[in-house]
Amino acid sequence: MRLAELSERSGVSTATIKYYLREGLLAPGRQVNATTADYDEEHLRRLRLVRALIQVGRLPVATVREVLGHVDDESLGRTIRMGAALWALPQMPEPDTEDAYVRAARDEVDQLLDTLGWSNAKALVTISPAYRSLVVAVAAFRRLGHDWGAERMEPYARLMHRAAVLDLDFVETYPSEAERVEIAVLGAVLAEPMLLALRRLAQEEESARRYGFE
Amino acid sequence: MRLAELSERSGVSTATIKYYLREGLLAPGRQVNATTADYDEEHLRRLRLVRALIQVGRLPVATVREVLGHVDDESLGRTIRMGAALWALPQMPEPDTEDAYVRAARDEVDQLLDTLGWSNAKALVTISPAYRSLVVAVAAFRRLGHDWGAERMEPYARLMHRAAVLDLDFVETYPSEAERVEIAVLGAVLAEPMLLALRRLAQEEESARRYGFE
DNA sequence: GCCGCATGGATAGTGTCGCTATCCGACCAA
DNA sequence: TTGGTCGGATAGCGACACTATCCATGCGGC
Repeated sequence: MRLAELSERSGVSTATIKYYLREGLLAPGRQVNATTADYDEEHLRRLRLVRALIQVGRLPVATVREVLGHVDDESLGRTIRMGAALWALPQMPEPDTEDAYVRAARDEVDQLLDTLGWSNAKALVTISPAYRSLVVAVAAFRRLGHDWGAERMEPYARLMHRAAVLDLDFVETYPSEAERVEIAVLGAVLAEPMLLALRRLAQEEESARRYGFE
Repeated sequence: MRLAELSERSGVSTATIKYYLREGLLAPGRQVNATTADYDEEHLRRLRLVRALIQVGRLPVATVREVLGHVDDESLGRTIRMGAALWALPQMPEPDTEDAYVRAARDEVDQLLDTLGWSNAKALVTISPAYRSLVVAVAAFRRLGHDWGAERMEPYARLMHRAAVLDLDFVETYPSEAERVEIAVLGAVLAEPMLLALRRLAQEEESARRYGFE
């Protein structure tokens, strides 16, 4: 498959494919001669993955490179490899630890983890980007005068835990390690807009049930 | 309160506040004389809201202006006003209706809504941005060869419906219409990173339970 | 009153990001 | 031979969220 055909079949312009090659998101094709390179189905598949991560998942190009680097790194063990890939995903900026709202938010989150009995998550507190994001979001609420305390978060946390169980069950249906890592990343990145869209749809449905269309 | 004090108390630089004033995200202060304007607590509150939407919610400046415009528009009725504010939130690009994957995704989503009995949501299908986002995400999965059909989405949809019930219950605890609209927007924008962070934490917890830290 | 610095408004510039347009020499098919 | 296509390199573009500079004003201290 030549560059033009790769472009045709993926719906991505040749200029953009060249850009991805330059950025290292896509392995170079097999060089046939000075003006021809040959691409295969694996290139097409990878290109579609890159597009999905960038366009649907809204990941920055540099992040995609990093995430895929971990996905491809067969020298790592399962947990490390998956963790590395997921933790490379975009993060909230580091919260200001001096900020009183941030400290209060951290306390709330810690209390939530205790209430839920998520002892494993507590052990990851210092390094998990998800913990940090949660703190930033709770701090933002508090700064605006709204009280998203541990007791308000708890029912949401239980719902998301059930979602996580569904996620992991699904990942386990894939036999190979490489597929599992990839599907975990896809689940993290592509399933997020899906979940949020489902929530909005559910809000619209529930709102119409309660108040009609007025 | 002068501009410098507003800057100090909000942690936002004066240059950035001036930028927001120019962009219409913040009402001008009361002009005292040619070189002094006076801002009050309401300005501070609005500024914090703007910052939260931009930094935590990652909304573009233009979108924040549009959303706040609807929030402030007291001429609209409850449902319209809230809907207008929520539908101004960032959307997926319009999916290509010619694309076979998109058509298949649309069928799956329609089937899901039937299965769930979300008849109200079905009535909004042609106009709801959430529906569109869902179709785009499902189409992206299909394009990568993964089958996120209606039956796989259903348990997630039921979880998100329960989240939506919690959301609306919470909104109802606010007495005034203006507060309700604002909290609905905050719930949509700020609670999203929170929910996603809870899901990632839950995945980490569940993963550690199943596989340990290896 | 007068000097000097802070203030607020206007305008132009900056850095990043994700492409996109152009150019060029090599090649291949007619 | 000639015209079109190919892949690689480089420079440019448009959007975005600020940010730096300039300037006339005016207030505060002496």
